[in-house]
Amino acid sequence: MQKYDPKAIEARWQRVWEDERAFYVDNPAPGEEPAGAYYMLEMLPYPSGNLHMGHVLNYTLGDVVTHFQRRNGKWVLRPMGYDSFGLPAENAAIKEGGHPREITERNIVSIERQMRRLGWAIDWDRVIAAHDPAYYRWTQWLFLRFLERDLAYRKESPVNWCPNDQTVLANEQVVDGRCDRCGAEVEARKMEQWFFRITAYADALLRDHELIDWPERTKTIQRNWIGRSEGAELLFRIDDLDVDVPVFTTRADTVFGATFFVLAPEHPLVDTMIERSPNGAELDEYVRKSAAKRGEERATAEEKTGVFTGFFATNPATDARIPVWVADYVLMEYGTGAIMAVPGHDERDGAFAARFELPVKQVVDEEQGVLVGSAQFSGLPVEEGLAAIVAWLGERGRGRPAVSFRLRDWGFSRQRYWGAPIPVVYCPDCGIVAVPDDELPVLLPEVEEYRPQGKPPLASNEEWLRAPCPSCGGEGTREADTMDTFVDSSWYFLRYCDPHNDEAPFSRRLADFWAPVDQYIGGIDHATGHLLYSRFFVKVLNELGMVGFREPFQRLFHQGWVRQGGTKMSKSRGNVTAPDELAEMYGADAVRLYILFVGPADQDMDWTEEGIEGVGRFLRRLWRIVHEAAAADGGSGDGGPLVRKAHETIARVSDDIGRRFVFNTPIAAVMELVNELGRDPSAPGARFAAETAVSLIQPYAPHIAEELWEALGHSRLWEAPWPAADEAQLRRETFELVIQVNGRVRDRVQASTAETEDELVARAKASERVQAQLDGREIRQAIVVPGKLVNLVV
RNA sequence: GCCGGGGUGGCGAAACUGGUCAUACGCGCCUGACUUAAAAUCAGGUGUCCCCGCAGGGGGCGUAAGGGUUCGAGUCCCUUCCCCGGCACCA
Repeated sequence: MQKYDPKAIEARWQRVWEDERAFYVDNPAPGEEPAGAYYMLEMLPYPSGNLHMGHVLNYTLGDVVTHFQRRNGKWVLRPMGYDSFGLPAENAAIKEGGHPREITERNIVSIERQMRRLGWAIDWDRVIAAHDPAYYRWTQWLFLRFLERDLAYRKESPVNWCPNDQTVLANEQVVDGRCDRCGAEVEARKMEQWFFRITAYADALLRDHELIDWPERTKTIQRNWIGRSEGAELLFRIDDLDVDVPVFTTRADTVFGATFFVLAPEHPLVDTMIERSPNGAELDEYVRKSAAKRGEERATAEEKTGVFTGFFATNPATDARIPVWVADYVLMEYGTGAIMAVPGHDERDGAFAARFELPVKQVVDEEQGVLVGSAQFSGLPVEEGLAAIVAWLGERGRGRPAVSFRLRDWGFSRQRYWGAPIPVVYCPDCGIVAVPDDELPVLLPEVEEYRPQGKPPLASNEEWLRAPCPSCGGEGTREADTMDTFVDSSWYFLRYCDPHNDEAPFSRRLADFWAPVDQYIGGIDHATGHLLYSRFFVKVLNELGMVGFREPFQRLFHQGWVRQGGTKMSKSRGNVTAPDELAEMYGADAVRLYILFVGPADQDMDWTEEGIEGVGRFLRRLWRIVHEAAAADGGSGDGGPLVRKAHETIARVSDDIGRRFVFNTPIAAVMELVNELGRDPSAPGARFAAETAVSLIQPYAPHIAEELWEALGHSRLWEAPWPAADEAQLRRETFELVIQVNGRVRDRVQASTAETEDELVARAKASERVQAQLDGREIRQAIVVPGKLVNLVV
């Protein structure tokens, strides 16, 4: 027996797999699509540095599933790619001082080397990278389809501006008022931006949750983010301005209690009011001050602030003239940017009324749950009253049922260099003109300075910027903003299905064959970003007839965070442990095994190298014991304890991976089997037990498994069918009967599975130890759990 | 504040649908074997308190705290405490 030398055998098998193209999968020919396609996918990495243990967890998980499904007869697609555009890669380049393309491509080479070192079963023929013109050509092409359908549009809007990264951020990229990437405080600015009309799909995004098998908490996060509220839109008239101002409310039942009216400082009417109001100057100052405040500051302000505008609105229910205020507790982003204030029944309005001594009117008897002081509606239960009031206001043309969402349209233009150019030309005569499909890709131009300077870097290349209008041929200007990299990652899973297609982003046949993704694995931090955007994209592609499904990811699993010293592991924090170094020290198999053995995969963990020695020890033991069992060959051992243990282990491991989707306990189960085998490697059934252990550990530790499989006289374990537990071998003739008295275990005896309940009870009563416990007391009841226990109640 | 998830040995964690003295598997630690020695390896031990002089065995208490349901609760219900995550002036 040779010494276990992980480095040598890992290199050997990685070469064999590559030579034999073991994990490459061909696309089926038209009409020959087989059943049993399985699409396994993990979120693709940003090539912003090297891999860390979080990646190792993510991709090893996917690898175990890949091997398991392959060996269960599935035709498994398991591709890999790089989210190589965008801020993470660009910031890495800025830090290292090179061109983003050079740095990114260097990182990709390094990451691929690390991935290969860990032995992941990846189809390397399907690799894609967002920054590859052959890829972003189709990102641009898809953008044009959205543009045609008016699902991409441009408008001036207040945006989140990161003063450090010098770019606009999506709402999803602002966390607690700070830039998700660099932590700088985000400012509010008004700019022309590109948006995707994801709000048009808000209902579909909610409804189709029922089509997918996702963690409930992820769906909840998305549901909260979309924030659907049912209510009504009511019109309040401001006579002096001759306008009807709509408000959204979920509490139309309280309209009789609306004693004042509030506009957000950003509300379009406020400008007019500043001009015409006697206290316009004060109003103006207030608006300016709130604009300077960050959202967070506004939200946490202890006291409500506001200014009376001098105008009055008419309550459509009472016809009362109520004062119009401007206050920053009303948000322009939600509803209509204006509210009817009901201080009697809304905490915030109440606080505002108290501060500025505004009238308060009770219109709901909270105890009885009925309306009061609401004219003909008084006495009605709240729900009934609400419906009646909306109907009544509807008849008078002052209201209608309405639904409001928290979700905003997705702003995807970025004033940055490292992204896909947005393929449009601005023409003085024709306006926004799409670059024709056959002129794609609009290549990312070279620029003198790609670092952000406050204006889009692309605009500095004037030669590139000037372009003829595709429509009239006149002089036009290219769009200098680039796309958010979340656009790239909203459809990459479809490109993997057909990665070399140069006539379309992908063929519908191949997309429908492989997708939707059967099992997706990635961080929950993408719940309101990537995971929402991809769903939106697929819904649009479905309507365009490009795919036959409405959801991209059928099953979703979130791996936990790998932390170090309590902080999230990431390149930017510099607290990384290089996986390839660990693989050099302990072997890739040990690293893979350890990251999954250390705890449940969906649970956060604090990274520690303590314990990796333990799985190293296990692998060396496995090596020795399997060799001993192979040499000794103790016979079949059918029906014996070792063979039964092996079958039990098969059943446990298969159920854990296949049904429960847990990955730490199967390792423990195989360890148990090896421990039992190790007690006597020449015992009857030892060979079968050894083969079983090797076969079951293969998804986790594929290199050593192949080597040992050979030592056992076989070849190509990666292609061998997954073992099946034999029911006959699992069946027991005897079992250990647990005897309890009043629920406490007092004895155990061997009993036959054939015995009747009465016989088992008789056995229990016969036990000496039970007799001692009973001490002459009378047995009132006997509970029998067949095959397990008898409980005597005295 | 609201909505999730969780609290089990010195540590990472098992116990999947209430049913094998809870703590599998691994780490750490202790003892022994091998060795000149160490490492490695192998064998054994390792919740806690108490009792029987020892060997060996017996018993009580133990899954954040308290209560409940049940023949039987880590698992179900109620109350409280603590930790983690998401949302939060959303009208």
